[in-house]
Amino acid sequence: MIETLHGDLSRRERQIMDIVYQLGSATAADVRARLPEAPSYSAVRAMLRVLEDKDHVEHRKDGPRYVYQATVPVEAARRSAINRLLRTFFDDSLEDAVATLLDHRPSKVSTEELDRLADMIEQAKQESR
Amino acid sequence: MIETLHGDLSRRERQIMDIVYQLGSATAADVRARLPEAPSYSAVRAMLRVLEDKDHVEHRKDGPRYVYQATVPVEAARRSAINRLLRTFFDDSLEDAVATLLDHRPSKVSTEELDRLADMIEQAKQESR
DNA sequence: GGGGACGTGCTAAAAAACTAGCACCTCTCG
DNA sequence: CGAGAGGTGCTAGTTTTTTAGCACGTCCCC
Repeated sequence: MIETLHGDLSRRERQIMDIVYQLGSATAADVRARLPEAPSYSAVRAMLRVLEDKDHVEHRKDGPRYVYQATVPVEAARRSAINRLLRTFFDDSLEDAVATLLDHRPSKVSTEELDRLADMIEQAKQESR
Repeated sequence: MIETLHGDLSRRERQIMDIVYQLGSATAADVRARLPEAPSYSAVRAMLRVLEDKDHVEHRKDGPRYVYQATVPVEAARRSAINRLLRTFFDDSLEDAVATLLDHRPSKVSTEELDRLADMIEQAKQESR
Protein backbone atom coordinates (compact mmCIF):
# COMPACT_ATOMS: atom_id res chain seq x y z
CA MET A 1 0.00 0.00 0.00
CA ILE A 2 1.29 3.39 -0.93
CA GLU A 3 1.66 5.61 2.03
CA THR A 4 1.93 9.28 1.43
CA LEU A 5 4.59 10.61 3.66
CA HIS A 6 3.31 13.80 5.23
CA GLY A 7 -0.18 13.08 4.07
CA ASP A 8 -1.65 13.73 7.46
CA LEU A 9 -0.35 17.20 8.05
CA SER A 10 -2.57 20.12 8.78
CA ARG A 11 -2.51 23.17 6.58
CA ARG A 12 0.04 25.07 8.62
CA GLU A 13 2.11 22.03 9.29
CA ARG A 14 2.37 21.36 5.62
CA GLN A 15 3.36 24.91 4.89
CA ILE A 16 6.02 24.72 7.54
CA MET A 17 7.39 21.42 6.30
CA ASP A 18 7.64 22.85 2.82
CA ILE A 19 9.72 25.69 4.12
CA VAL A 20 11.92 23.42 6.17
CA TYR A 21 12.60 21.25 3.16
CA GLN A 22 13.20 24.21 0.98
CA LEU A 23 15.70 25.75 3.34
CA GLY A 24 17.26 22.53 4.52
CA SER A 25 17.31 23.81 8.04
CA ALA A 26 15.58 26.74 9.61
CA THR A 27 14.88 28.59 12.81
CA ALA A 28 11.45 29.62 13.93
CA ALA A 29 12.16 33.11 12.65
CA ASP A 30 13.21 31.78 9.24
CA VAL A 31 10.02 29.83 8.98
CA ARG A 32 7.84 32.69 10.07
CA ALA A 33 9.43 35.02 7.53
CA ARG A 34 8.31 32.80 4.71
CA LEU A 35 4.95 31.74 5.97
CA PRO A 36 2.02 33.19 4.06
CA GLU A 37 -0.16 35.29 6.33
CA ALA A 38 2.39 34.79 9.00
CA PRO A 39 0.99 34.13 12.46
CA SER A 40 2.68 35.19 15.64
CA TYR A 41 6.20 34.13 16.29
CA SER A 42 4.97 32.26 19.28
CA ALA A 43 2.51 30.33 17.20
CA VAL A 44 5.23 29.26 14.82
CA ARG A 45 7.33 27.95 17.65
CA ALA A 46 4.40 26.04 19.03
CA MET A 47 3.80 24.39 15.71
CA LEU A 48 7.42 23.45 15.31
CA ARG A 49 7.19 21.83 18.69
CA VAL A 50 4.17 19.87 17.59
CA LEU A 51 5.95 18.78 14.44
CA GLU A 52 8.82 17.63 16.56
CA ASP A 53 6.44 15.65 18.71
CA LYS A 54 5.17 13.95 15.63
CA ASP A 55 8.73 13.26 14.53
CA HIS A 56 8.56 15.27 11.39
CA VAL A 57 11.36 17.57 12.41
CA GLU A 58 14.14 17.60 14.94
CA HIS A 59 16.25 20.39 16.28
CA ARG A 60 19.78 21.04 17.32
CA LYS A 61 20.95 23.97 19.32
CA ASP A 62 22.85 26.80 17.77
CA GLY A 63 23.79 29.01 20.65
CA PRO A 64 20.56 30.04 22.24
CA ARG A 65 18.33 29.13 19.36
CA TYR A 66 16.89 26.02 17.85
CA VAL A 67 17.64 25.06 14.30
CA TYR A 68 15.12 22.66 12.88
CA GLN A 69 15.43 20.19 10.09
CA ALA A 70 13.33 17.41 8.70
CA THR A 71 13.81 13.96 10.16
CA VAL A 72 12.99 12.31 6.88
CA PRO A 73 15.89 12.83 4.52
CA VAL A 74 15.14 15.08 1.63
CA GLU A 75 15.62 12.28 -0.90
CA ALA A 76 12.85 10.22 0.63
CA ALA A 77 10.58 13.20 0.86
CA ARG A 78 11.23 13.97 -2.77
CA ARG A 79 10.28 10.53 -3.83
CA SER A 80 7.15 10.61 -1.83
CA ALA A 81 6.21 14.01 -3.19
CA ILE A 82 6.87 12.93 -6.73
CA ASN A 83 4.85 9.81 -6.28
CA ARG A 84 1.94 11.81 -5.07
CA LEU A 85 2.24 14.23 -7.93
CA LEU A 86 2.43 11.52 -10.55
CA ARG A 87 -0.45 9.62 -9.10
CA THR A 88 -2.70 12.60 -8.57
CA PHE A 89 -2.15 14.54 -11.73
CA PHE A 90 -0.49 12.32 -14.26
CA ASP A 91 -2.08 8.95 -13.85
CA ASP A 92 1.38 7.66 -13.00
CA SER A 93 2.73 8.53 -16.39
CA LEU A 94 6.31 9.66 -16.18
CA GLU A 95 6.14 10.73 -19.76
CA ASP A 96 3.24 13.07 -19.32
CA ALA A 97 4.92 14.58 -16.32
CA VAL A 98 8.12 15.32 -18.16
CA ALA A 99 6.14 16.69 -21.06
CA THR A 100 4.41 19.12 -18.78
CA LEU A 101 7.69 20.05 -17.18
CA LEU A 102 9.27 20.89 -20.50
CA ASP A 103 6.25 22.67 -21.73
CA HIS A 104 5.97 24.47 -18.54
CA ARG A 105 8.90 26.78 -18.19
CA PRO A 106 10.11 27.39 -21.65
CA SER A 107 12.06 30.48 -20.74
CA LYS A 108 14.07 28.74 -18.12
CA VAL A 109 15.01 25.70 -20.10
CA SER A 110 18.22 26.61 -21.80
CA THR A 111 19.78 24.73 -24.63
CA GLU A 112 22.52 23.60 -22.31
CA GLU A 113 19.99 22.24 -19.94
CA LEU A 114 18.25 20.36 -22.70
CA ASP A 115 21.58 18.88 -23.66
CA ARG A 116 22.16 17.65 -20.18
CA LEU A 117 18.69 16.19 -20.06
CA ALA A 118 19.35 14.37 -23.29
CA ASP A 119 22.55 12.99 -21.82
CA MET A 120 20.69 11.77 -18.78
CA ILE A 121 18.21 9.93 -20.91
CA GLU A 122 20.93 8.46 -23.03
CA GLN A 123 22.61 7.22 -19.94
CA ALA A 124 19.42 5.73 -18.62
CA LYS A 125 19.10 3.83 -21.86
CA GLN A 126 22.59 2.42 -21.49
CA GLU A 127 21.82 1.25 -18.05
CA SER A 128 18.58 -0.42 -18.93
CA ARG A 129 20.28 -2.50 -21.53
CA MET B 1 4.08 36.70 -6.49
CA ILE B 2 3.71 32.98 -6.72
CA GLU B 3 0.42 31.82 -5.40
CA THR B 4 0.06 28.20 -4.58
CA LEU B 5 -3.28 27.09 -5.83
CA HIS B 6 -4.89 24.97 -3.14
CA GLY B 7 -2.36 26.11 -0.62
CA ASP B 8 -5.02 26.94 1.90
CA LEU B 9 -6.80 23.66 2.10
CA SER B 10 -7.25 21.77 5.29
CA ARG B 11 -5.98 18.25 5.63
CA ARG B 12 -9.17 16.50 4.58
CA GLU B 13 -9.91 19.01 1.89
CA ARG B 14 -6.55 18.39 0.35
CA GLN B 15 -7.03 14.65 0.46
CA ILE B 16 -10.38 15.03 -1.20
CA MET B 17 -9.09 17.35 -3.89
CA ASP B 18 -6.34 14.89 -4.67
CA ILE B 19 -8.91 12.19 -5.21
CA VAL B 20 -11.12 14.39 -7.31
CA TYR B 21 -8.21 15.30 -9.55
CA GLN B 22 -7.09 11.74 -9.77
CA LEU B 23 -10.50 10.47 -10.78
CA GLY B 24 -11.47 13.43 -12.90
CA SER B 25 -14.94 13.32 -11.47
CA ALA B 26 -16.30 11.52 -8.47
CA THR B 27 -19.32 10.97 -6.26
CA ALA B 28 -19.25 11.20 -2.51
CA ALA B 29 -19.07 7.43 -2.37
CA ASP B 30 -16.10 7.36 -4.77
CA VAL B 31 -14.27 9.83 -2.63
CA ARG B 32 -15.04 8.05 0.58
CA ALA B 33 -13.81 4.74 -0.82
CA ARG B 34 -10.38 6.19 -1.38
CA LEU B 35 -10.04 8.36 1.62
CA PRO B 36 -7.49 7.15 4.17
CA GLU B 37 -9.18 6.43 7.47
CA ALA B 38 -12.46 7.17 5.84
CA PRO B 39 -14.93 9.11 7.94
CA SER B 40 -18.66 8.64 7.66
CA TYR B 41 -20.35 9.00 4.35
CA SER B 42 -22.19 11.93 5.75
CA ALA B 43 -18.98 13.66 6.68
CA VAL B 44 -17.63 13.25 3.19
CA ARG B 45 -20.71 14.83 1.70
CA ALA B 46 -20.45 17.72 4.09
CA MET B 47 -16.87 18.36 3.11
CA LEU B 48 -17.67 18.25 -0.55
CA ARG B 49 -20.31 20.85 0.10
CA VAL B 50 -17.75 23.02 1.86
CA LEU B 51 -15.35 22.63 -1.03
CA GLU B 52 -18.11 23.66 -3.36
CA ASP B 53 -18.75 26.71 -1.22
CA LYS B 54 -15.13 27.62 -1.56
CA ASP B 55 -15.34 27.10 -5.30
CA HIS B 56 -12.86 24.31 -5.44
CA VAL B 57 -15.32 21.83 -6.88
CA GLU B 58 -18.65 21.97 -8.61
CA HIS B 59 -21.24 19.31 -9.17
CA ARG B 60 -23.64 18.19 -11.81
CA LYS B 61 -26.49 15.83 -11.31
CA ASP B 62 -26.38 12.30 -12.56
CA GLY B 63 -29.82 10.96 -11.85
CA PRO B 64 -30.27 11.31 -8.16
CA ARG B 65 -26.65 11.74 -7.25
CA TYR B 66 -24.09 14.46 -7.42
CA VAL B 67 -20.96 14.06 -9.45
CA TYR B 68 -18.22 16.42 -8.43
CA GLN B 69 -15.29 17.75 -10.35
CA ALA B 70 -12.67 20.38 -9.81
CA THR B 71 -13.43 23.90 -10.94
CA VAL B 72 -9.81 24.59 -11.70
CA PRO B 73 -8.88 22.73 -14.85
CA VAL B 74 -6.49 19.91 -14.32
CA GLU B 75 -3.79 21.59 -16.41
CA ALA B 76 -3.65 24.60 -14.14
CA ALA B 77 -3.62 22.41 -11.08
CA ARG B 78 -0.78 20.41 -12.53
CA ARG B 79 1.29 23.46 -13.12
CA SER B 80 0.71 24.71 -9.68
CA ALA B 81 1.55 21.36 -8.16
CA ILE B 82 4.70 21.08 -10.22
CA ASN B 83 5.78 24.54 -9.26
CA ARG B 84 5.39 23.73 -5.64
CA LEU B 85 7.31 20.50 -6.03
CA LEU B 86 10.18 22.12 -7.87
CA ARG B 87 10.44 24.96 -5.45
CA THR B 88 10.17 22.89 -2.33
CA PHE B 89 12.35 19.96 -3.18
CA PHE B 90 14.46 20.82 -6.16
CA ASP B 91 15.47 24.40 -5.68
CA ASP B 92 13.64 25.12 -8.92
CA SER B 93 15.97 22.94 -10.88
CA LEU B 94 14.15 21.20 -13.68
CA GLU B 95 17.20 19.10 -14.28
CA ASP B 96 17.38 17.72 -10.79
CA ALA B 97 13.72 16.92 -10.89
CA VAL B 98 13.98 14.95 -14.09
CA ALA B 99 17.05 13.20 -12.76
CA THR B 100 15.11 12.05 -9.74
CA LEU B 101 12.21 11.01 -11.88
CA LEU B 102 14.41 8.83 -14.05
CA ASP B 103 16.27 7.44 -11.14
CA HIS B 104 13.11 6.88 -9.36
CA ARG B 105 11.20 4.20 -11.14
CA PRO B 106 13.73 2.31 -13.13
CA SER B 107 11.50 -0.69 -13.62
CA LYS B 108 8.72 1.31 -15.14
CA VAL B 109 10.80 3.32 -17.56
CA SER B 110 10.91 1.24 -20.66
CA THR B 111 13.27 1.76 -23.52
CA GLU B 112 10.37 2.92 -25.62
CA GLU B 113 9.50 5.48 -23.05
CA LEU B 114 13.06 6.72 -22.96
CA ASP B 115 12.98 7.07 -26.72
CA ARG B 116 9.88 9.16 -26.54
CA LEU B 117 11.41 11.31 -23.87
CA ALA B 118 14.48 11.84 -26.02
CA ASP B 119 12.21 12.88 -28.87
CA MET B 120 10.48 15.36 -26.67
CA ILE B 121 13.74 16.93 -25.70
CA GLU B 122 14.93 17.04 -29.25
CA GLN B 123 11.77 18.79 -30.21
CA ALA B 124 12.14 21.29 -27.40
CA LYS B 125 15.60 22.08 -28.72
CA GLN B 126 14.24 22.75 -32.16
CA GLU B 127 11.67 25.07 -30.81
CA SER B 128 14.08 27.04 -28.70
CA ARG B 129 16.20 27.78 -31.68
C1' DG C 1 -48.21 1.53 -5.13
C1' DG C 2 -45.09 1.16 -1.68
C1' DG C 3 -40.90 -0.43 0.71
C1' DG C 4 -36.05 -0.38 0.49
C1' DA C 5 -31.71 1.31 -1.11
C1' DC C 6 -29.52 5.17 -1.84
C1' DG C 7 -29.60 10.10 -2.47
C1' DT C 8 -29.57 15.06 -0.23
C1' DG C 9 -29.59 19.28 3.25
C1' DC C 10 -29.09 20.72 7.55
C1' DT C 11 -27.66 21.15 12.40
C1' DA C 12 -25.15 20.58 16.50
C1' DA C 13 -21.33 19.01 18.81
C1' DA C 14 -16.61 16.78 19.34
C1' DA C 15 -11.93 17.09 17.94
C1' DA C 16 -8.09 19.29 16.02
C1' DA C 17 -5.65 23.24 14.69
C1' DC C 18 -4.17 27.64 15.62
C1' DT C 19 -3.03 31.42 18.35
C1' DA C 20 -1.42 34.90 21.98
C1' DG C 21 0.67 35.88 26.28
C1' DC C 22 3.30 35.20 30.25
C1' DA C 23 7.35 33.64 32.91
C1' DC C 24 11.71 32.53 32.47
C1' DC C 25 16.42 31.61 30.26
C1' DT C 26 20.83 33.01 27.60
C1' DC C 27 23.71 35.35 25.04
C1' DT C 28 26.04 40.13 23.93
C1' DC C 29 28.27 44.34 24.73
C1' DG C 30 28.65 49.12 26.96
C1' DC D 1 28.35 43.50 35.96
C1' DG D 2 23.62 43.96 34.26
C1' DA D 3 20.41 45.65 30.85
C1' DG D 4 18.25 44.45 26.55
C1' DA D 5 17.51 41.70 22.61
C1' DG D 6 16.08 37.66 21.39
C1' DG D 7 15.70 32.83 22.80
C1' DT D 8 12.37 28.98 25.01
C1' DG D 9 8.31 26.24 27.46
C1' DC D 10 3.98 26.29 28.78
C1' DT D 11 -0.90 27.07 29.22
C1' DA D 12 -5.40 28.54 28.08
C1' DG D 13 -8.54 30.23 24.75
C1' DT D 14 -10.55 30.94 20.10
C1' DT D 15 -11.42 29.35 15.63
C1' DT D 16 -11.67 25.97 12.17
C1' DT D 17 -12.17 21.38 10.84
C1' DT D 18 -14.26 17.18 11.07
C1' DT D 19 -17.84 14.45 12.34
C1' DA D 20 -22.54 11.92 13.09
C1' DG D 21 -27.42 11.94 12.92
C1' DC D 22 -31.87 13.15 11.61
C1' DA D 23 -35.59 14.45 8.32
C1' DC D 24 -36.74 14.18 3.98
C1' DG D 25 -36.56 13.21 -1.38
C1' DT D 26 -36.06 10.03 -5.44
C1' DC D 27 -35.46 5.99 -8.03
C1' DC D 28 -36.27 0.98 -8.80
C1' DC D 29 -38.72 -3.14 -9.05
C1' DC D 30 -41.65 -6.81 -6.87
